[in-house]
Amino acid sequence: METVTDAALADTLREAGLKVTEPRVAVLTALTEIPHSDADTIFGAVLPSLPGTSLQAVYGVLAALTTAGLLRKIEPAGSSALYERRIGDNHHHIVCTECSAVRDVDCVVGHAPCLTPSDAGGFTVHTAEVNFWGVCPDCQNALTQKSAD
Amino acid sequence: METVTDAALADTLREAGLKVTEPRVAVLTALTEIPHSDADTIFGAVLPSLPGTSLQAVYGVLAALTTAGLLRKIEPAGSSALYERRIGDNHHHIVCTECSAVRDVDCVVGHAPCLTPSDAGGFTVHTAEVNFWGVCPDCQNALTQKSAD
DNA sequence: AAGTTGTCTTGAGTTATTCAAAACAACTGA
DNA sequence: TCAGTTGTTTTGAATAACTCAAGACAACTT
Repeated sequence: METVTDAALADTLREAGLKVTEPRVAVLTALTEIPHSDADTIFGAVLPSLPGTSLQAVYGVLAALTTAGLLRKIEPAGSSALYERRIGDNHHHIVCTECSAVRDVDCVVGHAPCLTPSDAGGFTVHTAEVNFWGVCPDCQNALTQKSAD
Repeated sequence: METVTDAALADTLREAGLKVTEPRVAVLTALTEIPHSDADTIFGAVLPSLPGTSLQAVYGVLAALTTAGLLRKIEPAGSSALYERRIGDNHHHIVCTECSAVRDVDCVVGHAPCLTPSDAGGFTVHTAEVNFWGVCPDCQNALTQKSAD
């Protein structure tokens, strides 16, 4: 079934007008399995199947796929750039302040007005980005444990 | 009047439980004049009055003041960290995608619900951060000019 | 099957930021 | 007012994430 997936990914690449190469398919596969990964993590995930690859190649692939609109790049404060395949639905993210884990948060519909600034100071607004910061379940447990000592 | 301001800043530092030093006053002064500045810009602004200072000192001061709650650190995607003195009012920012200029945007009141994620996936949410991306008036003019050629 | 175009590999370089140790200065109490 | 203590700054070096450039190579076109 890996072949099936690969073929689907190849189509995705072709549809975007990109050449289908092993590194690109491998990066897409890795990001399907582990979303919100940074370049180094993806490199690690890709290395076993592509022994000759380099971190720079991963950076290049990520840049190409992001430009083509196949990936979304997110850059939470304090983290390196993360990438995800989920695109086109303008969802948001919540980041754990303890362990930097990232989780998708569906866009709250019906509240679009709040994402229009009251006074944009003459700026033409293109996009609104919302990031939530909090503590993930695992870290909540860990913290509770610690305070119980 | 510089003295008056310096005295006020000194009080601000003391109230926060920090020692009053020239670098700290100078950094606060610089950030009063040029908000949304990065460490290097602040270093440049501070250097004339503090010839012996270093960029690392500025980093140290910024970290201390941020920890003490006297500064807010913002890290827009693609920029280095910026600092501002306006704190405690949870306002947002709009960043120009052309020139990276940053402008304050007052928090849109009366729409708090939209900043509560629909499903936080078990996360405890502390803060919601909103960033707007757009084109500043200057760059709008520049772009219009260019397209008119 | 060959050519062209775009991609990957290899290697080096840049920028923002952090770390560590010693020199130094600000507040405390005498 | 002065010495002591504690915290800050200076100096120097190191790190991490990312970018740039040139040649080797592979994917799609005809």
